[in-house]
Amino acid sequence: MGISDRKEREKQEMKRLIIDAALRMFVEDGYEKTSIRNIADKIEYSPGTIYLYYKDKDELLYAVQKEAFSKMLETFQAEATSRSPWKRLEQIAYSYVNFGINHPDLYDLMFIIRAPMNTAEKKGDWENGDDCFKYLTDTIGDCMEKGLLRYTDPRVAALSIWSMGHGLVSLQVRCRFKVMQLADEQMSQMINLTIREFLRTIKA
Amino acid sequence: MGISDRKEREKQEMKRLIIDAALRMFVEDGYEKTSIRNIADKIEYSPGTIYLYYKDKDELLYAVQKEAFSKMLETFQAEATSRSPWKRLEQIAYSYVNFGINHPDLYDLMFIIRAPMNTAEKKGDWENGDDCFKYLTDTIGDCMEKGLLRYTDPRVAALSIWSMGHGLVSLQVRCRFKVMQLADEQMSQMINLTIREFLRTIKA
DNA sequence: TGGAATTACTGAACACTGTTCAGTATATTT
DNA sequence: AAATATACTGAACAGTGTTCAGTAATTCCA
Repeated sequence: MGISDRKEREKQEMKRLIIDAALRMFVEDGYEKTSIRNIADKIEYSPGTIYLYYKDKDELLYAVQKEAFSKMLETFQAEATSRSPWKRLEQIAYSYVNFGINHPDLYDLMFIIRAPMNTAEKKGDWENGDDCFKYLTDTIGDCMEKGLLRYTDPRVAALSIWSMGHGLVSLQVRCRFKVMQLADEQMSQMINLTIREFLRTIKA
Repeated sequence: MGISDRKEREKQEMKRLIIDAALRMFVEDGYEKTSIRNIADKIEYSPGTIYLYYKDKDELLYAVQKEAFSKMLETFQAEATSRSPWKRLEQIAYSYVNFGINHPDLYDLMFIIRAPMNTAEKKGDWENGDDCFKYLTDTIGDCMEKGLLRYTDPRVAALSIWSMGHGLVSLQVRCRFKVMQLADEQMSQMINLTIREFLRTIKA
């Protein structure tokens, strides 16, 4: 049946149109200014139409989050390619933190905002972050196989490295490092220094 | 002048009434459900009245944030009292993470939500977190004086410890550890294990 | 090919949000 | 007692996510 195939294809294209518009608006105008109405305006449809393709805003955000994660994975695949597991781990660390600081609104969607996780909760599992997490855990696995890390449990290693990276990014993008009273430039340097120092301490 | 004194006192009492109501609603009903109208309802005033005491919602949240930080400081002063600098640092670490996980909505206001920082931005500085941060940095200073930490720069030490703690709490309260596919109980254990392991690695 | 059935979309409406402000009621001053 | 100053109200405005009766276009079937 060719017609229902086309219908299905058009439906997927419409979903694409919506999430592409949403993603662009997040990056260009910020998360806060991106409302259902604004997205609808941008793609020249009525607000109601969006609800024919996504059950609610949470579900739309879940789809955009997925998109953001695939962008992060691309970044990892471009910037963390060393054949040495340890160097690759270092590359991931810097890549992660830079991604967060350079794309604060995508980072919000991926790791800070509640909304998309409501959909994950309903679905029963959250798969959007799987590939990026695997990129990290695989590298950690490689490091530990060769005895390059001072951890005994790979899950503790993953939790530590991720939490350190996320802590640095999220406190920075949410302005909490203001308490340290450093100039912007100094603060950036300090963050990089902290990553370097952390990597040094976990190295076997 | 007795009357203007009383007026001033009444004004402060009204501000108290508002932030106390707001703080209670954050804890009891959650941040999301706490609107200006709901706060006004709770204290039995009209919504407009709140704007006679706080310029906008950001300013009100700034005041509530201050309150939350003083609650955290009280927790530190109750739970991190060891005379040994190293043990005190350990106590602060666990105290911080437990506070965040037990009071997620206050933690939001203190370290995650943007709104209160808009007021800090306008004021030019953010003082709400000063006392808690000082509690940490003083203890770090004590540790380093006695050569108990593997850090050379106390600012890097503070940044590292805080970021690790914040990373653990915020990824947990925002459900991102779902990617690890562990049961709730296991996840909590893993977080505690990670703190222990981190403290072990930074100890001289 | 023409009429019926299905599908896609609209936009007004609902209940909510933060915020403003003319109007009122109370308290203070003269 | 009258004039002034203060405190408060609540309707109104522009925005939000979401729903749904109504319309327009498309597809199906006789």
